Amino acid sequence: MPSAKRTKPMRRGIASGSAAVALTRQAEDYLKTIYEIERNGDAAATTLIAARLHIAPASVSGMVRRLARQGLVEVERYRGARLTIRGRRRALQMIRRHRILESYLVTRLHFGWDGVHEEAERLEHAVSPDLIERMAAALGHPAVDPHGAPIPRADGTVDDMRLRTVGDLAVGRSARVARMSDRDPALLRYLGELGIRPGVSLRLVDRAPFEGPLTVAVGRMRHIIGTAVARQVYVR
Amino acid sequence: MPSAKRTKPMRRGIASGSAAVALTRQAEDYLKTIYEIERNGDAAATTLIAARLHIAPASVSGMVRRLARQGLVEVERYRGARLTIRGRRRALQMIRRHRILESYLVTRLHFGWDGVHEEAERLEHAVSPDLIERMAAALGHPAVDPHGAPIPRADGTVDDMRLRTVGDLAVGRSARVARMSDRDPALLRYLGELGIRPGVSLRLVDRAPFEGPLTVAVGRMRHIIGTAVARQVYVR
DNA sequence: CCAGAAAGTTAGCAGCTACTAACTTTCATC
DNA sequence: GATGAAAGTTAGTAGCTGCTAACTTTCTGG
Repeated sequence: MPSAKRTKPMRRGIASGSAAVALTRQAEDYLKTIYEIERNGDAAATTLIAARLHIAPASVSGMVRRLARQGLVEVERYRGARLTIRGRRRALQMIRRHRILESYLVTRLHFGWDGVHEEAERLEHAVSPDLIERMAAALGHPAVDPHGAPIPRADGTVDDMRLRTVGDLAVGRSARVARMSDRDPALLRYLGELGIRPGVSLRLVDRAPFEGPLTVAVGRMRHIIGTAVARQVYVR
Repeated sequence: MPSAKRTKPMRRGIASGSAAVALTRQAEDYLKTIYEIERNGDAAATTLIAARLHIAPASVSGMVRRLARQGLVEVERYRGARLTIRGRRRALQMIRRHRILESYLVTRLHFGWDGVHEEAERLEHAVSPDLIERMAAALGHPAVDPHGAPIPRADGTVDDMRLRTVGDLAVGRSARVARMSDRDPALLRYLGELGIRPGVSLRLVDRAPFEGPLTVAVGRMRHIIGTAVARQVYVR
């Protein structure tokens, strides 16, 4: 079952040119997490990485050091981590895998959009590039996943524009739902019940004072949603 | 990305009733390997496990002890390991996953039958039972995989009868190819070129003396194959 | 039966990834 | 600018999985 080529320590000065080095599941998750945090501009803070991965901050320091040793991140002590070019390439590869997997599972194996995330999360570390490209081809190379998130291209580029959320909408304004987080199945189910999914149009009818709940119109239904929910629904 | 429930040591006296405990990739591979070795009747010898997994015998002793601690194998010191009921169930679950994955990849994603093994080998540790059952359903619950190997049922039973190989055939006898090993892509490609695959009929035309090469007729072609190859092709 | 070979085990080491506890640095606020 | 809180790091521990080296047990063939 292994076909295992011993993965020896195999140190090198410049940490190998570019040919995707074998990384552990964990290392790949760190890279993805750092990528997502970094999208907000700043270096990824230890505590944020720890919180997203549900591990202790102390554990992050160690792993980040290992990633730095492999040339995947740059660290400034007490200041957080940033992906290197190679790190970013790898992070985007994982995200591409994740989103293609989600798309495939939803359209070809009838997974619910609220349940795919977890499955894709495990599979993304096990699939070969060949399999991913076969899935992408079978799907006709989709540009977005079932949650509306853009799928990075095989060459490592993405169109990942920053979108407004329902929470940013001015009262009375309409917008089309573009995307929502895939992380929380319960939230997705809830939104699904309200008819809120990528593609539908909605209008912000009212906003209670002091960061209070919002009233949105979807079709001819009205729903009252909390601000936390409103922040998870991206519109265009 | 983790949705990680901390996997605490969590010791128990009887090692949990039956609800599939989380195992590492390695542990799962050991179970599969032991299962396959045990099919020959004897307890699985340390050296054999080591050879199949391409690791040192010393490493096997340690892992086998851990598997025993978890109630998955029984060990008699210096005598080898045997699967417990739970261990066997788990091994068969992995084999089911592997074979359904191979079937799915070949029929739905156009993988060559010589290349699927490795992909399935990685995926089998990452797929959920739900995904496997969806794939099985999509394929119409096949009984055998693309190499002719029987797919264990979801309830953990298999019809795994011992078959003769081409090497066992008497000169002049015909038989239908039932199955072949999925392990060696080069061998599979070679057999494919000879037109030898599950379902085709062949006849043993001649057998050179002293364990020498065999001449087989496939359709109206004749091929001379070595005994090592002949032992890998199962017939019925 | 007994000696050498083969098989198997233990001991000690290393790297990974996580933990807690204790310490250091940085930040925010007065 | 000092100071306490927050953030981050190090040190030490633990389990997993692999390794090699050295030792023990079992087998095999004279």
